[in-house]
Amino acid sequence: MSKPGIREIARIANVSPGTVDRALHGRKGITEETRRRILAIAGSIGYSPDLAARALSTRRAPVLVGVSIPREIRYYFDQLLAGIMSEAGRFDRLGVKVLYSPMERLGQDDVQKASELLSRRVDALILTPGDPQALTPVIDEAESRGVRVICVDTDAPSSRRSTAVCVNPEVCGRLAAELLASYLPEGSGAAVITGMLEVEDHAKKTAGFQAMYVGNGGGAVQVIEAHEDEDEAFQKCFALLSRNPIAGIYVNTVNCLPVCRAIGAAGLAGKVKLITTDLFREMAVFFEKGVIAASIHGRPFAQGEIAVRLALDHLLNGRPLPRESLLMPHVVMRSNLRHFLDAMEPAAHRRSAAEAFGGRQL
Amino acid sequence: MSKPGIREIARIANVSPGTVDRALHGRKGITEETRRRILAIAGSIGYSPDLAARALSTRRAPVLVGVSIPREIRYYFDQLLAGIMSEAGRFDRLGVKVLYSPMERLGQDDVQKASELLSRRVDALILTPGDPQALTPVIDEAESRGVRVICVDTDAPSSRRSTAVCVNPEVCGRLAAELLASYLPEGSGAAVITGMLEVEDHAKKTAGFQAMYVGNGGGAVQVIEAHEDEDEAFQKCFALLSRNPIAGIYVNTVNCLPVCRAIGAAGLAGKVKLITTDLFREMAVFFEKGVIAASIHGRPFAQGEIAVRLALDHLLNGRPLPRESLLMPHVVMRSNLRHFLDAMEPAAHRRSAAEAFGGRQL
DNA sequence: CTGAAAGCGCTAACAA
DNA sequence: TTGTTAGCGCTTTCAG
Repeated sequence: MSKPGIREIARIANVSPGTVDRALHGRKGITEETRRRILAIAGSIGYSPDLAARALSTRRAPVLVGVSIPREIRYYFDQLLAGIMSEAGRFDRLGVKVLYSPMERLGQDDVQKASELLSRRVDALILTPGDPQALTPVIDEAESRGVRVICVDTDAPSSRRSTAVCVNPEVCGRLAAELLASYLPEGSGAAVITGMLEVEDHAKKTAGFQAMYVGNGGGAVQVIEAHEDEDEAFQKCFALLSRNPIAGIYVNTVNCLPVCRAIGAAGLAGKVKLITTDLFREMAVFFEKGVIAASIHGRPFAQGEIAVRLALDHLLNGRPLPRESLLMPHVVMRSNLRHFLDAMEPAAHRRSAAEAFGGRQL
Repeated sequence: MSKPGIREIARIANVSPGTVDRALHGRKGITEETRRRILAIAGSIGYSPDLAARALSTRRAPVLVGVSIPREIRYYFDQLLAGIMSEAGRFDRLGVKVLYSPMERLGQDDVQKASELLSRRVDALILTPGDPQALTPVIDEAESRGVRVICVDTDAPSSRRSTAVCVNPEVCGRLAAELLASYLPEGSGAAVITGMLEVEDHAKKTAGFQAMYVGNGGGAVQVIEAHEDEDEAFQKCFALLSRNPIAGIYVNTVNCLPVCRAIGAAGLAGKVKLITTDLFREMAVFFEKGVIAASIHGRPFAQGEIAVRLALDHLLNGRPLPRESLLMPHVVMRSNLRHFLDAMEPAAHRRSAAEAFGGRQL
């Protein structure tokens, strides 16, 4: 009682396998009527093609997934890449190959890298549009050639990209606000330190924070743009703390270390509550000191997995792509810090690939 | 310039494809010398097998994954099942089939259901051992027949099950404690309402809570076993609140509604901070009223996905199974409540399967 | 418009 | 010990 194949359909329809193939694939050279008949039979017996056989027969080039993401910041994009590779690796039996063409840092060379991958005839393109404006023509060009573009980590919403996989920025901001409010007396003043409000992600996180913070009985919220610059963040933060009665700070971006230092320099460690974003090793000590109360973690590994998963579900199984896929951030606190740090250990430190895999399951 | 195959090696070595096959797979019936020669050639030309062709040739029977999980509590196990089906569905083109044989509720009939699936010759068995003692012989029997057993949601640690996929219970307890402490003045008394301390999951969550709560400056912690009974939980909780200065409660199990009611009945809504476990629709109103401050969510959908993923990675790709896979719980607060509720909508309410899929990505 | 037949690269059963 | 051969399920070319 094996899975029905194309021959079985042919037998029932009393036609040849070739005709069934034509019907199934909408090829020309077949009557509309026989096509319908064959499709009906195929549907009714629950036919589904054997992909291995198809791959063998068409000796079709392997499914190529182009990946163009930054190399820096390592701790973050390493995890994104690991998620991509982990998921892609599950399908290498099916001929799925990844072409990895990283750029040095976000927004740098991305047009060139994407075009290059495109010319290498990839079937799907996973990328982090650091400069959405510049990249939009390339994305649109790719889509018009039938190459599905999946934005990951950051979106290019006005392009024709098929889908985007990001952490839900509004929820990040709201969670930060709700957590912060839980630490502070009602009406406490707070500050958001962000990168640039022109960046959609930064703006949404900030807006989410503001909405939730005041809604939760918090006081005034000051917003500071630090442009991802360490010195600027330190200066502005230190100045802020010496002028204003700030009880809590939410750092929107990865640029939290200077803020930690500024809090320390102002002698407010543990006094001012700090909520940060993502996680890297240097932050651990500030958790232990009680400077960082919690961090809203963007789950880059999961983002990578999901991006590949969506691409392959579409390419291999014909599933439609959602417009976007927003994932829930994790909350990192002292309780679970160790687990997040462990999960970003390089795989080499683990006893086996399986363990590396298992260990990633956050 | 196509990829060299087994015939190419045969041509170079001046032997037949059959011999190359024997050499490559360490089969018997070949001289050690010719084997070495062939392996050398294979290595030097960078041979790698065409897996599609191999799969086609070896025509394995469909991969059967047996699933035996409870039907009740619906909200929870529906999501677990949805995760299982979603992940399995991605592989049905590869001949993966799920045999679903649910029991009415946890620990009921599980031996019978598991044995039944075993006799249906499944390749892997995913189950929730509600009664680990009773199930251990069946699990061991399965494993000795080469059927990989994957415990999900709850473990049978003294059996020979291949792996277990659970939420990390200790982290659940610790997170609850840390969150609770953030709401309360130092030294506040707290209570844990659990099911039965003989259940490993309940014990570990309780222990995690206690360790973290006192470590975080909390006061005394009272532990109450409510045996998953609504009335018992209400009575005990109400009595507790009237006798003791309790500032926060952590409910370890799904049995939180009577606790919410008891808090209300004691006139302490919003005054006593409550941390719960998981999420179902009836809880939403208590979030909105401020009775529930947060809930530690066990991510049943993700657990189901991961269980299937591990099984198939092992079965199809030969990846080793980790001893266990503990996942990080999510923290549900007012900030993100809506997203969790949306994700548990039945798929029928959504516009398309893709959206249902995308929407699950928490 | 439809049928027949030749592979795709590999495995496995049977011959030599 | 080694060679030969017949498929696995599908696509594709060439006849009819």
